[in-house]
Amino acid sequence: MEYKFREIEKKWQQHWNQTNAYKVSNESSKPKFYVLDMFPYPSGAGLHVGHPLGYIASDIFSRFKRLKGYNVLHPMGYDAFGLPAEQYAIEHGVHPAVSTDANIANFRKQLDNIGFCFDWDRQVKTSDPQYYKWTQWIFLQLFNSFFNRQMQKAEPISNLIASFEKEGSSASGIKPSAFSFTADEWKAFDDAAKQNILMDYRLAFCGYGEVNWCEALGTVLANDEVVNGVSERGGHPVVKKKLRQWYLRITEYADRLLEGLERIEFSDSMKEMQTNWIGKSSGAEIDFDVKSENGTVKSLRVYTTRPDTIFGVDFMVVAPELDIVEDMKSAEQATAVDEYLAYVKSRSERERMAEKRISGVFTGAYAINPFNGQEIPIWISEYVLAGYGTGAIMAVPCGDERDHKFAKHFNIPITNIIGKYYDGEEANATKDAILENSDFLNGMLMRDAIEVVINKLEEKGIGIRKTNYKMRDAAFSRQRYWGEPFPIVWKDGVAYALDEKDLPLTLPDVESYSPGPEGEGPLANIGEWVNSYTSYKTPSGDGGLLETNTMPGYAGSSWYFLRYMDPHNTEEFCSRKASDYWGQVDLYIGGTEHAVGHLLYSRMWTKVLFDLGYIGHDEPYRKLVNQGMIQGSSRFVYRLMWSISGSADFDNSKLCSVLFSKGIANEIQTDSDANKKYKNVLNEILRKIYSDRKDLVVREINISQVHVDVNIVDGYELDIEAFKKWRNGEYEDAEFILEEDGKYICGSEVEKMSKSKFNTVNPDDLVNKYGADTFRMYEMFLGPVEISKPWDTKGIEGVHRFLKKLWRLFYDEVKGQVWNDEKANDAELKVLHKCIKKIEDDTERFSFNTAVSTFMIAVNELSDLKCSKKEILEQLLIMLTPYAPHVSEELWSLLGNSGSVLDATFPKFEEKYVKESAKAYPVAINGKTRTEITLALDITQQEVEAIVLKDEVVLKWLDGKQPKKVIYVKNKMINLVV
RNA sequence: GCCCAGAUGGCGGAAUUGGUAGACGCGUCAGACUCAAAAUCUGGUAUCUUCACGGAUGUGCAGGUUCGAUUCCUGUUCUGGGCACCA
Repeated sequence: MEYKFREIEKKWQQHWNQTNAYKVSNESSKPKFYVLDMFPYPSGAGLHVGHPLGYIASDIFSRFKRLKGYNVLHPMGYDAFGLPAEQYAIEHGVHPAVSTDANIANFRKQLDNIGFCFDWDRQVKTSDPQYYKWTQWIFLQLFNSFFNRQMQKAEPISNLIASFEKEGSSASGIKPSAFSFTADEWKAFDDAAKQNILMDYRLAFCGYGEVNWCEALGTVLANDEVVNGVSERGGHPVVKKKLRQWYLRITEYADRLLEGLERIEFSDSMKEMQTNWIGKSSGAEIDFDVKSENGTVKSLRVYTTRPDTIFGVDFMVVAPELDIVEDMKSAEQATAVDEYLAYVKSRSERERMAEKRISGVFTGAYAINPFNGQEIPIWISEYVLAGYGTGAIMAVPCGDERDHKFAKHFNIPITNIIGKYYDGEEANATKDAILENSDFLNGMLMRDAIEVVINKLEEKGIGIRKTNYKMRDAAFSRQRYWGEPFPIVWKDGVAYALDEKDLPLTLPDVESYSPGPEGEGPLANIGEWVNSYTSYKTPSGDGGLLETNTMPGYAGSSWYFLRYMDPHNTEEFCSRKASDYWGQVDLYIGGTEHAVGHLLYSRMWTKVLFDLGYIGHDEPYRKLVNQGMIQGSSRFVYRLMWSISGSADFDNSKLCSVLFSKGIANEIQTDSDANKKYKNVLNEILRKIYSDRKDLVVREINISQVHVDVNIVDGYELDIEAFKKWRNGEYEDAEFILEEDGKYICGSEVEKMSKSKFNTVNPDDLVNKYGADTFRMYEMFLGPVEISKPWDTKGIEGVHRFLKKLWRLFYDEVKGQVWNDEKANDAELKVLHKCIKKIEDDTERFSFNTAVSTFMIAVNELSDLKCSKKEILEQLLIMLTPYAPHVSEELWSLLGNSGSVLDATFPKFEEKYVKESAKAYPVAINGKTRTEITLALDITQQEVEAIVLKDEVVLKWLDGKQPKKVIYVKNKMINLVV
C-alpha cells in the first residue's frame, strides 16, 4: 500500500467540505482565537508560490490552536477594488466586476488546492455593494465626527456645533483654525458658512491636493504609473496639478497611534517604521520679517527643531510651490525663479527627495533675524517640501549636512556657532557644543539653549513652541471608476452626507473608463448618475450633484477584519456582540510592504469606531508577524545579436537565433581567442543558411541576455527541447552553442517574482506533482517565514521523501500494514516527547522551518528504531496535522479512529521521558574546543576541575602549565584559561 | 536621499538567553539492491594542510568588548522592502 497523495488529498478535501469541518461559530464555550491573513488583491496573474507562504503559516497556526482547544476564526476574502482591474477594462473593454470575479474564481481554485481551513461562509469582497454599503457608512461616521483634543477622541460633529453655539470658535478642546467667531456670529451664519467651518474639523474632509496630471492622457496617474517623470504608458510628460480631494484627518490621531504601539506585539522594526512615519518632533515656529522688493510679503514662518541655532542661520529655504514665492521674487531674480518653478513642477516628490544634485534659486528677498536684525537671503530649493512643517526652513550650514552642501554649492558664507565642533568640511548636528557667535546665547550648552530661545520667542511674541508631525493627512480620493462611491452630494459648493437609509450608493455601469473633464473621475461623465439625487433634500435646498471621486484602495481594507466576525449582518457593519466576542485579531500575518499604509489606516479607523462606541477595542491587531517575500530566481539565455558585414541585400528573416551557453558567452566576452574561434563557428552557421553567399561574414559578436522561463530549466541546465517549443516555437530553429559536456547552462539572478521575468512558479503544478501536504511543508521548510528568500523548487523532493518515509512507518509496499498495538519502550517515548516539546515550541514561535526538521528527525529516529507502534505514531499524526492535514487525516482514519484528526487533542509533553543524567561537555582551552568529556549533570565545580585536569587531551594542551581559571557552565561547556 | 531589514558550506538554512558553527533538507561522491533503470537503503561531504593522528582557518568587510561572539558595540559594503494614488 503506497502513499497515493492525489487520491488522499481529494478525498479528504471533499470530506471536510461535506462535513463543514471548517465552519466557525460565534457561539462557543472554548476560548477564541482570531488568525488573519492580509487582505489579498485578486490579481489577474493568479497565485505564484510566493503568495501562499503567509497563508500556509496562518493555516498551520490556526489548526494548531484548534488542536489546543480554541475556537479559531480564520477567514479569507478579497480586496477587490483597484487600479489593475480598471486598467484592464480600459485596455480590453471588460467590466472590472467581470474580470475581478474571474480572478477571484481562479484565486479560490488555487487556494482550495492547497487545503486551507478557511471558513468560506464568511468570505467578503470589497466591491460587493453589501460590503461597501458599510464602508460608506463608516465614511459617514468619519465625515460626521471631529477630534476633541481635550478628550483625545472622536466625537459626533453635533457636539462641536453645540460648543460653537455656546462659545464660538474659542470652544475648548478643538484644534486651532483660521476661523474666528463668537457664538452669536456662529448662529447668524448661513448653512454654507457653517458647513465651510465644520469641514475644517471633520475627520473625513475635503481639501485641495496635488496629483500627477498627464495632459496627453488627460488623466491623473498613480505614482506607480509615473516612471522618471513621464507616464509609464506612452512616456508623456507628467506635471503636478491641484485638485479637490478628500482626506482623512489621521494627523489628529498621531499621538494615539504612537501610544497604541506600546500595547501591541509588532516587531521593533515595524514599530520604528510607523514611529518614523508619524515623525513626531518638538521645536518652534518662528516668524521672520521679510524684506522684499514689492513688500507684499511681510513675514516668513519657519519650523525648526533647533531654535538654539538661530544665530547660525545663513539662509532660508522655502518650498518652491508655496504661493509666497511669487510675491517675494525680485525683478532681477524673476526669470531664474520662474524657470526653477517650472522645473520643480515636473518633479515628483520622490525624485526631489532622492536628488543628490543640489539645486535652488535665490528669490531676491531677505528675512530679518529677529534677534540681531541681520539680513538673511531667502532661497527656494526642491529639497524643502511644502507639506512638512511650514514649508520653509532656516538653514544652519554648520549644523545640518544638507544645508551645508547647499551653502558650499552656492558659496554662501557659513557662520560657525559651534567652535571646534565644526571643521569647515562637514556639518555637525551636535547638541553638545558651547555656543559661539550667538549673541545672548554665547557660552551656553546647545541642548540647554533650545529652551531659552523658545521662551524668549514666546516672550517677544515672534514664535511659539510647536510639536510637529511628519505624517500628513491621508489623501482619501481617487479620480477613478473602480472604487467605492462617496455618499456625498454637492449643493452650491457644500458637501452634504447622504442619509444612511440611502446606502449603499451603488457604482453605476459606465460605457467608458476614460476620465472626466479637468481630471475628474470617469463618474463625472455619467450625467444621469451624477444628477440622480436631484430630488435629494439638503439643508440648503433640494437637489445637488453626486461626488464623482471614488475611495482609494485602502478604504475597504481598513475595516474588513470586523466584517469577518459578522459577515451577513444587514443591520450593522458588525454587531457589538460579535466584535466583543472575537475582539482583536490575535495573529495577523502579512508582508512589511503594508508597514505604513494599511497598518496605520486600519489602526486609525479602529480607533474612530472605538471612540464612537461601535466596538470595544481600539487596536485591531494584537500581534503581527511579517512574512518575507519569496523572490524569483530568474534564468537567462545568451542570444546573439547578428551583426553581418558584406552586401546588405540578404534576407534578414532567414537568420536563426543563436544561443550561447553561459560559459561560452563569458569566454567570448573576456577572451579574444575564444571570440575569434566562435566567429568562425558563426560563419559556418551563416554558410549553412546562405550557401551561395560567401561574402557574408560575422562582423562582431554582440550578446544580449534574455529571460527564459524557469520552468524549462532544471537547476541551471536548459531543457533544449522544451525551449524550442517555448513561446509558440519562437526558438524552433535556434542553434545552440553548448558547454564542453554538451549542456546548455543558463545565467541566473534573484529578482522580484513576476510574469514578465518568466520566473514565476505556479503552486498548482507543484501540488499536482507532489501533493498539497508536500507543498505546504516545503514552503515552510524553505526558511524562517519572516525572511525573504529566493524560490528554488529543487529541495521539494526531500520533503516529499519525508512524507513517504512517514507512510512507510504505517504501511509497507510489500508487507502491507506494519503499524501495531505493541507497547512503546523508553527510547521510543523519548523520541516522541522530544518531538512534542520542539514542535510545540517552534509552532508557538512561528519557527515552522525548524518544526519541519523536527518531524524529519523524529521519523528518521523512529525508522532507525523500527518503531511502528500505534501508541507513538498516533501522537505524531496529531502534531503533524497542522502541517500536513491530508496525510494525517488518512493515517489517523486507517489507525481505526472514528472522529477527525482536526479535532484531536495536541499531545502533552512529559519531562520524565526525556530526562538525561549526563552530558558530553565540550572542553575548550582558551576558548578553542579541544575535546569532549561526559559528566554527570549534578557534578560540582571542584569535581569538574579534578576530572578535567586528569584528561589526556587537556594535559597535552596545558603543556605543564596551571590553568588560571576553569570556567564551568552547567549544561553548556567547560573552558580553561591558561 | 530618508526609514527598515538581511548577509553563515556548492544551495535553502540550524545554532531559542554570549557557550561544541554548519541540525534538517537539497546537491554531490562512494557503496548495497537490480539484467538495467527508477525507487529504496548505508556511509562520506566547510576550506586549507597532513599517509594518518592531528593542525590551521572560517558566519559580508574592518575594528572593539569578553575566559568565550553567527549572537553585543562602532564603522563600512552589498542586496531586498517602503517613502504617502500599486495593493
